Amino acid sequence: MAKSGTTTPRERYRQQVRAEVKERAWEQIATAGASALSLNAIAKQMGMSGPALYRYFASRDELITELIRDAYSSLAGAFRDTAKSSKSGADLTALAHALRAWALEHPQRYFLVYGTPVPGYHAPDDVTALASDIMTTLLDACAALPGTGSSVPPLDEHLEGHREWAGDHDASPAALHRALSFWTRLHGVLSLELAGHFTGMGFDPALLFAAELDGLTAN
Amino acid sequence: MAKSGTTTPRERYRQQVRAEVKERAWEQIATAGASALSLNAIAKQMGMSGPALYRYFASRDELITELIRDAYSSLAGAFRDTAKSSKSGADLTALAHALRAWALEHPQRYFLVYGTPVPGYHAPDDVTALASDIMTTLLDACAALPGTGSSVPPLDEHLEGHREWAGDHDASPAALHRALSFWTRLHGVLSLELAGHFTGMGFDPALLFAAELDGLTAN
DNA sequence: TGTACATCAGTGAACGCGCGTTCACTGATGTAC
DNA sequence: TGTACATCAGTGAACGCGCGTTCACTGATGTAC
Repeated sequence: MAKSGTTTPRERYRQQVRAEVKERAWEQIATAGASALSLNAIAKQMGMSGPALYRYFASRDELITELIRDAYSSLAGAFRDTAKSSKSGADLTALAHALRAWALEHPQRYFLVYGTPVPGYHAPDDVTALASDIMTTLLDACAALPGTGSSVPPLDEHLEGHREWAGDHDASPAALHRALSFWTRLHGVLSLELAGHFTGMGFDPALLFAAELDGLTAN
Repeated sequence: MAKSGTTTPRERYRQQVRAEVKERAWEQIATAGASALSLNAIAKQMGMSGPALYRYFASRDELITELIRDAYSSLAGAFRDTAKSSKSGADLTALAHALRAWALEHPQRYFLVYGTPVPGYHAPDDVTALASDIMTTLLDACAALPGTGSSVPPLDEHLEGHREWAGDHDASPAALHRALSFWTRLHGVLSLELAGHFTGMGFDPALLFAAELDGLTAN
């Protein structure tokens, strides 16, 4: 029996069950929305009794937080991987396509991250850290771009004085600006596309996405 | 006693109660999210018993649909009013500011319209008609803009052949493109802003919004 | 290799809760003559 | 202006439901000697 590393069989089984619970949870979210998520329903679907799941998750809220964490984590991972395998080490186009692929593959995760916020909810620290991770990867790519000294709108001056969010990144105001536009514009297209606001309109959202991306890399 | 027009006092009272129910519903959505909306809770809050509300709404679903209708309707109204009171009869900047003002004033309505979709839900016809209304107003403004013959990316050619969504509007492909960009870019900023993804970043979202708007009207 | 003990997965019963919704009924408001 | 009837708002009891969660317990799996 393969007893890999320090991981005991019991622990492996534990992780396996946790993973299956999460899978079912995503299915349930896809079917009826995140608010319909129910531990009892998941348990029934897995052929076990409701209370059994409390061996694996302390509460419904913990499960949801875990799903949010995974969602952020998978996007951050996809971003980091893309940045690493890019030629110059940072490629806005590659990041954009990674973002779109991720969003289309996991619409529920996308909405858990970027969708309607739940009024009372505050993400734990490690999740906001993942969010910073994503921004950092994006900033790296923007900073590596051929400098555009041309754009000096009010926003750039403002960003010069308000760059807390960039951490210790030495990106130029223009790069900061570009990162924000990348984020908001692509999110604008993706969010409307995934929410179905383009259905019945006849055009191909992929082309709109591409056009927006063009506007970001060309300028 | 003012007995205005054909409206009977009873009918007026009816509409008054319906209005109050909706107000409480919006408050509840603001406090705990749309999924927490409960007829019983609203009734209690209004000092009546649960079943009483069934005199005013056939079901919880009907209430929600009504809220969605109102949300669309208020945005469509704001847009139409703005277009009418604009000098040239169509002013992208004015529309943009109307959109932002509306979104900031009623974040819950914004998210009911543009937020995470509920998997099973399909809006009734009159609601989708309001959505078309909004697009038409936007298209009018874009068509009235000084023509830009310069932009001929793949998207514009594609839009030439896929303009079902424009109805019988005679807007140029460039205008169609501009309308879509207006919609997606501003939505991108607003949605992230309202969802709180900018909090803690230090910069002023209004300036980012303004910068995006600039990019739309200048080009 | 075998026995004694500890750990832990899963069960079934039970709790309290709030929900949406139906129903038969009371009482107030409006309408017709 | 007054009486008889119809309309309709609101109540309280009741139904069934599924939820999250706790608890005492059984039985299987792993560990120590």
